[in-house]
Amino acid sequence: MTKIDDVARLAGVSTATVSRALRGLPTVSAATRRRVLAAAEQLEYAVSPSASRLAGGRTGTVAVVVPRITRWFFGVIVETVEEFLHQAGYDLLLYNLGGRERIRQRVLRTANLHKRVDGIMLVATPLRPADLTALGALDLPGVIVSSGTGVPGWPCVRIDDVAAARTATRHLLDLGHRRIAHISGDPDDELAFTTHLDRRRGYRDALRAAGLHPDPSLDVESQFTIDGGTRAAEELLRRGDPPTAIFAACDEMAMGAMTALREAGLRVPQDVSVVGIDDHDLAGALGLTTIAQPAAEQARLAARLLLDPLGGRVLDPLAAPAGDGPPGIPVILPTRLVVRESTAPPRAH
Amino acid sequence: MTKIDDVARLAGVSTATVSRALRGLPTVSAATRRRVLAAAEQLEYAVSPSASRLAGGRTGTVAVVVPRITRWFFGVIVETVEEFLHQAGYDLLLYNLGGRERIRQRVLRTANLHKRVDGIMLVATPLRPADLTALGALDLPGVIVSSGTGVPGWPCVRIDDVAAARTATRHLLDLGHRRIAHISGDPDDELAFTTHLDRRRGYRDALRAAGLHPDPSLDVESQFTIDGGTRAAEELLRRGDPPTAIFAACDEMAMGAMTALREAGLRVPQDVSVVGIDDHDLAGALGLTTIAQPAAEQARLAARLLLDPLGGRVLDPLAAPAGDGPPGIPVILPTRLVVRESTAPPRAH
DNA sequence: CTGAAAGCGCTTACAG
DNA sequence: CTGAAAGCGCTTACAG
Repeated sequence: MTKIDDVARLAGVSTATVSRALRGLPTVSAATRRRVLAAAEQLEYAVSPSASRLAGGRTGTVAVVVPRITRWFFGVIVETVEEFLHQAGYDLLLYNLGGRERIRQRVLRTANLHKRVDGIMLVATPLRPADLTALGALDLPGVIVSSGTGVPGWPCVRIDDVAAARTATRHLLDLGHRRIAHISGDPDDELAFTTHLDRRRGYRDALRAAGLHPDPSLDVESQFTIDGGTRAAEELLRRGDPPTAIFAACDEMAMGAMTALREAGLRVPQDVSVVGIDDHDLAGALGLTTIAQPAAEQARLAARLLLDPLGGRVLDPLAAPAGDGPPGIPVILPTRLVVRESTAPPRAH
Repeated sequence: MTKIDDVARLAGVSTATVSRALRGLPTVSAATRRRVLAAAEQLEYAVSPSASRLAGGRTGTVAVVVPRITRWFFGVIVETVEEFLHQAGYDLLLYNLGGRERIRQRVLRTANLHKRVDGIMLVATPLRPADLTALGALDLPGVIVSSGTGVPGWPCVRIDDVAAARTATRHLLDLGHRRIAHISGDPDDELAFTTHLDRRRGYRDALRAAGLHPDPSLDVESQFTIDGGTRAAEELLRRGDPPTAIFAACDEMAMGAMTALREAGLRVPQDVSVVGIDDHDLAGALGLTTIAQPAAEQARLAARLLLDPLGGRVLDPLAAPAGDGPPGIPVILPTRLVVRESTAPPRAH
């Protein structure tokens, strides 16, 4: 493999000049740069990342940490960030936590990310005090997407989960529902994150604002998955006196709940209305009413907030968004209610 | 940050010994190893990846290339491979092609992967002759998942796409269908891969075996997405005299087709039966009959085939599968028909 | 604008 | 089993 010395020799300059020319530093004459570029091309020279990192201290790599890439929201985030990062010349190191607590520790504790990346994107990642200490010790720039815990000095991009849940619940209230169940995340989950707490709060807020008392027997905790939604809905039905409507904390849970309802012989929305949050790819196919959240926009904005301080050569920078506050103050992106066929007024008794 | 010299000093040995002890090389006495490990722990030492790579020539990183991580199959592959790689001590560099032809070139051509990874996993990636040349020049071990083009010397893990399609089609034939449509991939797609060609072949084989002539007007090309399925089904309906059954080349297309059928006022399966391939997460929720393929197993096996030659310290090696042939001969994993509610006999006329 | 030289932090023969 | 020394292939002050 050709190395920088070969290029230097062919171009008739020093390796320092080759290095400068190839990286586009301004302190190189146009003629020299041309010669260097030609030589590099002719030799098909590619810089050695390890050597460049060791000497220069930059890794050109960003770590992206998600709970489960197979969930719709996280898939969209990673896909969008990947494009953005590669356009900006960065590599993407993927960490899929997948509920494996030990791996999560390994990722977040100093050792693994140490000197491995220039920046970190944490998506819906729950942080304990020890994690925060470890991240602080890393002394790297980072960005938070979608709630989870905040890190001092890191910007955060998210939606207003409380408001989204409130809107979903109010939609059901407006249709005339009074027995509205809620399916949400399991606080005992090792990877519990704050999202489900906020969404439960919005649900309760909306009920109270309508003069209703949240009924604990209508509030079921489960996993943020299709299966979790199915099991939660089964549990609800087992309790007897089923609700006339269900607000699930995410679309995947809502879809799982729809399956359970159908298996139980209940029709959606005639017998039970269902609403979720996300606007999942398949929400349309299933006719699911939901609160749409802008996943790709959150990803793009977060990537930009991360790369800007890194001096990333972003090819297609976004216009500065209105809500683009200083680091630490979360940037809140808007959500919107999308009414489909899974919600309707309750049947008259 | 502490470096190897600090550890060497504290342990009272040379840096060479620290390096050996930390990597578990056998040529270190037990007592020395203990002292080194204690010193490293006390100083919270973490090896610098760049320095280690430059000196050692190994990157401890694997590139995983997928067409679109948001598609069910690719999401499962990445999630499974990620766990396997991290357990084995490797980092995962993610490349999501996303239909961006230029990026694909950048990834596959020598420069980018050069000295950046120890191995490559190509998932359903179409390769041109120039790509094959570039991969050959990289001189790295690799593995292919799910068809696409083969690379000389690289093992390949996949299902038998022809057989899977034949089974799906025969299921419809067995139910009594004769007007069976097929929705498949777009050969003009920049990222066209071979999967859809094999699946079409299986479809036609099954029809011919039943004494039927494949009808071009029942064969629609589209994208391997939900949307693609919807558009293809709309096109089918537009042609008049609709089929009594549709075999879609993947579950996402099948789901999209179901949406289009519903919107057109047709019931599944009473008016039109639908079958896909995959056994997508939501196939159950939608009652979709499909040919299940073992995504996670393909991923695990491929990861193992890639890591073994790399000497990866795999913590939980799989038992050697029966079909584990020598590199170059594809390992074919079994599929199975899962009958749900989306298929039924055609209505009597 | 350019070059000589030091240095980034490891690993690897080589010698003992 | 262990160490001294060279070397991996770049980048970065520093000097000119």
